[in-house]
Parts: sequence; structure tokens; C-alpha cells
Amino acid sequence: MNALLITSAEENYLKAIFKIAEKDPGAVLTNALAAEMGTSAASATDMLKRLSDKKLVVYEKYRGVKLSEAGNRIATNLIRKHRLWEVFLVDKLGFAWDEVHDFAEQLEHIQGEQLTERLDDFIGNPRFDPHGDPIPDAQGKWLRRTQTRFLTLASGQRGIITGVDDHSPGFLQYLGELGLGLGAELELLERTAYDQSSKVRIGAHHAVLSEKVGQNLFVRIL
Amino acid sequence: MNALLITSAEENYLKAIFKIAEKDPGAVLTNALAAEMGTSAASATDMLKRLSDKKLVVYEKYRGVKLSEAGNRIATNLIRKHRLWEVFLVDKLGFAWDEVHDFAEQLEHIQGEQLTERLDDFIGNPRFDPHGDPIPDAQGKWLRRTQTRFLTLASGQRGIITGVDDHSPGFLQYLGELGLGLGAELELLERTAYDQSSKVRIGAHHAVLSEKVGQNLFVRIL
DNA sequence: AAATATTTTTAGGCTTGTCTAAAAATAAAA
DNA sequence: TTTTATTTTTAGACAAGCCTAAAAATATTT
Repeated sequence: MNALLITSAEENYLKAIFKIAEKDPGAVLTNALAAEMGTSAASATDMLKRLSDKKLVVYEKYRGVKLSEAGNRIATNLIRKHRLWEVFLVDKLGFAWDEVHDFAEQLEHIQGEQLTERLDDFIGNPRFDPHGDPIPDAQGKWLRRTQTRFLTLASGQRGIITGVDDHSPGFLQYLGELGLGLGAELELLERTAYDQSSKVRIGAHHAVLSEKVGQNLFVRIL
Repeated sequence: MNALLITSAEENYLKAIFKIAEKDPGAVLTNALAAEMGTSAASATDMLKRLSDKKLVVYEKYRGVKLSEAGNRIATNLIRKHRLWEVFLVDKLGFAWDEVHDFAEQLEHIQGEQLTERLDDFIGNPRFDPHGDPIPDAQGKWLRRTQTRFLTLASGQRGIITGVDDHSPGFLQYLGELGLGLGAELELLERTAYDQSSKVRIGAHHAVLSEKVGQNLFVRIL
């Protein structure tokens, strides 16, 4: 049925298309895709033709591309596997949330439905990965969740960290140093109008978060 | 230092060379390697030239090949990872010993020393995999172990299953049905001279093992 | 030792996934 | 609207891994 052979490279392109489309479905253009993949525009065009031949994307020359039903299924499953492995690496092997991306990037390509499902059970069927990103279920269904950008918090409001928009080790490590892991509670004491920096209380102590940090933090308002 | 890029295909050839050499170091010839890899002799020759260029093997045209120091290190580490993942799959995810080979075949190529070592700790630093094969340590050291072929047992002797020489799912499943897992105890009641078949007692009940089964079973004599 | 058989290597091709340079299409500016 | 700039595609190459068919080397028979 569905056993057409997909290479890791093809999977990675599908995932990149998914990622770009997530923010703006109209922005999946050759250059953006090449940038996301770290390849040349020529290579991206090349791959788009292959993916189109395999009916994994709908591709119109010069116009951009979108995932087909089948392509979307593959990309979603890839993200599912990536995030399940991340949970495993953090919860079971004790890695920090900024250390797991490269491993998960490899592990997501391991084939075998049974393995994925048993892994899911073993780690307790988590709905979110260590960065707060949702994990689609085996049918590709996403759990929608209401989270707010930290910058929308008003003075005096409290919130719980539910996710990050920047997954770079540098940002994650910095948050860790501030005591801001997933599930951490913080209170916005004051926001400086001039530079959108935020004075916050994290447990017993205070800190100042720059606008850049604020932009990349999601919270659930308490 | 040691970060020269090795592809999965190259790793697989190194592992195949190791495997053939294990039984007979002089038998690592092009045809044997091609057979082991399921490729043509021409492809094997091709790869041997590449591996030779990378100093991973010592290759003499028409004469056969052997692993270099570096090649041996890579092959050993690959086997280490393969067997550690097998233990994980059986002990933690609950797979049967005949189900894990294909998954481990993929997982062994995951790069990252830290991952391997944390996995090793997580599963309790096992010395043997689910088939009784030894797991080399992080330095590539092998634990030597005394095990005997079942066929060397004399009537009346008892033994504990310590390993198998045939890893095919068919054989492993058959053993499972007989109640002959790793660590199982059995007693040789009688061996038929004509066909080397063996009447055995396994716990409370009796069974007859063909010569073929007997050849592929290792035991520790009690 | 010469003839025959087997094994191994070479030669030439194909696909995937990449590249650079040039051409073509689209978008923006004058 | 015509020119200029940008984006995208095409053309031609290359390395990795595989193939088949033919040639060369080694091993076996007679």
C-alpha cells in the first residue's frame, strides 16, 4: 500500500516544507526551502521535482510548493518520532533539553511503526516534547493548545512556561540558568516601554528578560 | 582527530568483514563479502578500494582483505551499539529476541558517543545481548567466555543456554516455543548416533532436538 | 604443463543528492 | 511600460553505491 521508498533526504525536505508552511503556507518557495535545508536553490528545485513525481508535494514551477496528503502524513510522522525520541532522551537518558536535537534528528529516520508505538508507551504517551511542542498521535492528529506569547502578559500577571519558539542550545541553556524550564512559574513585575524588556520574578529571585527572550517564550496565563 | 566521515554503507562493509574474519580471518575474499552484503562482487571490489583509500582496511588485490586498527575500532563500536540497542529493545520496550535485529541494524548507525554511553548505563551495562553475544566495552575490549556447543554434551549432562549461532527469527521462535530462551536449563537424556538428534528434558517436559538445532545452540555445562 | 574453471577486477552505466554557472521567468523600479 | 533586479530553473559535473558484461588473474584439472 504505502510502502513506497522514501529516503532520509526526501524526509528531511518534507519536514522542512512542513516547518516553513507552519508559519506561512504561502512562503514555501525554492529559496526559503534551500535556506532551511542548507543547500542551493538548484538542489531544492531538483528535489521538488522528485517529490512531485512521487506525489508527496504539489509543486508549481516558480509558484512554490505544498505538501500532498501523503507528504503531510510522512512529515507529521517524522515530527512525531523526533519528539518522542526527545522525550526519551530527556526523561530516560537524562539529557538536558538543549542536548537532544541532533540525536533526535537521526533517530527520527528509524523505520518501524511498532518501534514508535512501543517507545510512545514506554515513555508514557506524552503529549508534549521537552520544549513544549505538541506530539501528534499515531493518526497524525494534533492537540491544539492555548499558549500565549510572554510579551502579551500584563504587569502583575503570572504565567507558567509552556514552550519556546527558539530551540537553539544557546537560548535553552540561558533559560536554564535563569531557572526557566518548562513548567516554571514566573510573574511579570514591570515591562519597560522603551525596549520591551521585562522585570520578572522567578520563584524567590528577580531577573530582567530582554525583548528577544520575551518573544521566544510561551506561557499559560495563571 | 578521528572525525573522518564514514557512511553507513562503509560501516556495514566493515562489520561484514569483521563477521567473516571472526570465523576465519583468511576467508575475507571479495565473493564472500559480496554474499554477506547481498551485493555483487564488483560492488565489493569498489568498496574495498574506497575503504583502503581511507586506511580502514588492508586490501591486496585478489588476495583478500583485513581490517586496519581504525577499521576494527569502527566495526567493534558498531557491534557494541547494535547489541546495546538490542538489549534496550528487549528489556525496556518488551520486544522478543527474534524481533529486534532489523531495528538494531538501523539504530547501530546513530552517531554520538554520549548517547551510547548513557544508553549503556540506562540498561544496566549488560555484558551480553539478548542472543547471548558479548557486548564489547567502550574501549573495544571483549569479554571472553567459555561456552560449549550443545552437541558436545554427553548423555546425562545438564546445561544452561548461553547463546545461539543462528540468529534467524525462525530458529529463535522455534526455540522460544520449546521453552529454550537464554538462561533456560536442559538435560541431555540421549543422543541418537544415526542422526545426532538429541532427546532432552526441559523443565518438566521432554523434546527432541535435531542435529541442526543442536549445532546452533551454546550451553554452559552444569 | 596446458587447458579449463573459478574468482576478481575493470569498464561503462544508472540513480541520488549535491554543486556552480548560465538561462529563463517573475517581480520591482524607474 | 520598459528596464533592472531578484528568484527560479536548467544544464552540465561530480561522488557514492550500486549494477551487468567483459577482461584479467588465480586456481584446478587433466
